[in-house]
Amino acid sequence: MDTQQRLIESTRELLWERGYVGTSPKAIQQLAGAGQGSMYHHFSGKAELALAALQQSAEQLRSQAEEQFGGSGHTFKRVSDYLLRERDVLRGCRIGRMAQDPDIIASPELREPLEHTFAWLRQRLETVLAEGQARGELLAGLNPKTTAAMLLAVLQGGYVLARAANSVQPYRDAIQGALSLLRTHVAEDT
Amino acid sequence: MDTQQRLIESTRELLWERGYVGTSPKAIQQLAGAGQGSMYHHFSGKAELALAALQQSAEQLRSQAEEQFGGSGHTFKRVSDYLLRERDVLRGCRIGRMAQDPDIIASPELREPLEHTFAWLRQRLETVLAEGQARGELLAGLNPKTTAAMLLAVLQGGYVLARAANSVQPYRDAIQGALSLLRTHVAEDT
DNA sequence: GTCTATAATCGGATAGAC
DNA sequence: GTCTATCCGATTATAGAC
Repeated sequence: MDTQQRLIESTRELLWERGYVGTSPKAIQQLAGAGQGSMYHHFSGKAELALAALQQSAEQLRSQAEEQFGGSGHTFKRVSDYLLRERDVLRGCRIGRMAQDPDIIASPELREPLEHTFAWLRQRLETVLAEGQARGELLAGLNPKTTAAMLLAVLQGGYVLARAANSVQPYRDAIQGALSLLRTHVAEDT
Repeated sequence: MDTQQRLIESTRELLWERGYVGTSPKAIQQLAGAGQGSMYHHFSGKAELALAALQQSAEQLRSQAEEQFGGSGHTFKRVSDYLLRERDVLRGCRIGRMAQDPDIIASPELREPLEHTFAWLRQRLETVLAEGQARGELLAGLNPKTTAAMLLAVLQGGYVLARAANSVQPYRDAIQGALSLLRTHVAEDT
């Protein structure tokens, strides 16, 4: 991995761990094993580095989600596979985490990857649910759009509850609660 | 309001807006209109101020929640009143927000108000749901504990989605999605 | 491309006068 | 109780040598 990519990787880790406000250029350089001059040669500063890091994290998140959404099983299984996928719960979401950072939210450029990522996820999940209804796998009473928004919120909120409790239990309970309710809308359920 | 309380109020606002890492003693002093000496007379430093601020915010949050939970209407109404209560969505939750702050989570003392608040909320909501089942207002198939965890997660996650989108819409959709699903478990529903 | 030097400002506090 | 002075390291760069 070249210096430029190492700087981006270091930024990705530090943004995840410490947030934008809590991440200094110096810390990024040290983690990447690069000097000041090197960093400022490749990037104009902290903001440009963060943008590159967020774009890579967003792309990673989308491609991971597509692994479950694009599956071929029953709609309920595709959704529950996504919700139950192994995650580093106590570390939280690399993208959702940034929503609390005032400097990220205040900058249209830095907020864009967040907005785009969640809009894509919601739309993708909505499509999965709507296709499930069209195939007769899910009851028609379900609203695909609000259900998709709810499921994403349960994930993001689950991270918050888990970190507050320093335990994955509240996260698991929240996912379980959502899946139990969704389960009652599966068609031809005995 | 005396100087000590003004310092706590200022800390509460800045923690909400900027988080712990992003809040400096100097900023607290300026917002409170107090000098350095004054602040360090009343508090040992930033951590002690933050603890006092978090404790007051936690108490406020619990008392506000109790306004809906302690209501006398139908269980579904009490729950939906809580979820639909007017909130400063784009600012987020004063307590949940801190779960992303590494220095808060790393400190058992500072994390305690978060853990306690969400544990109380979950338990309180669980009790409301269980009582609703006992009264025959909610179907027995609902698991009060995981449902309570899910509803709290939807709220906290809704804040995250709203800030990422710079719009309350995803928050509203998520709440709506959760309430629609819960609605199907109300007893004697025509 | 990478290095070192320099710099203005901030962060988080201590000390002692009033 | 509050004020001012002082401190030392961190932050976020810029400049110029190599």
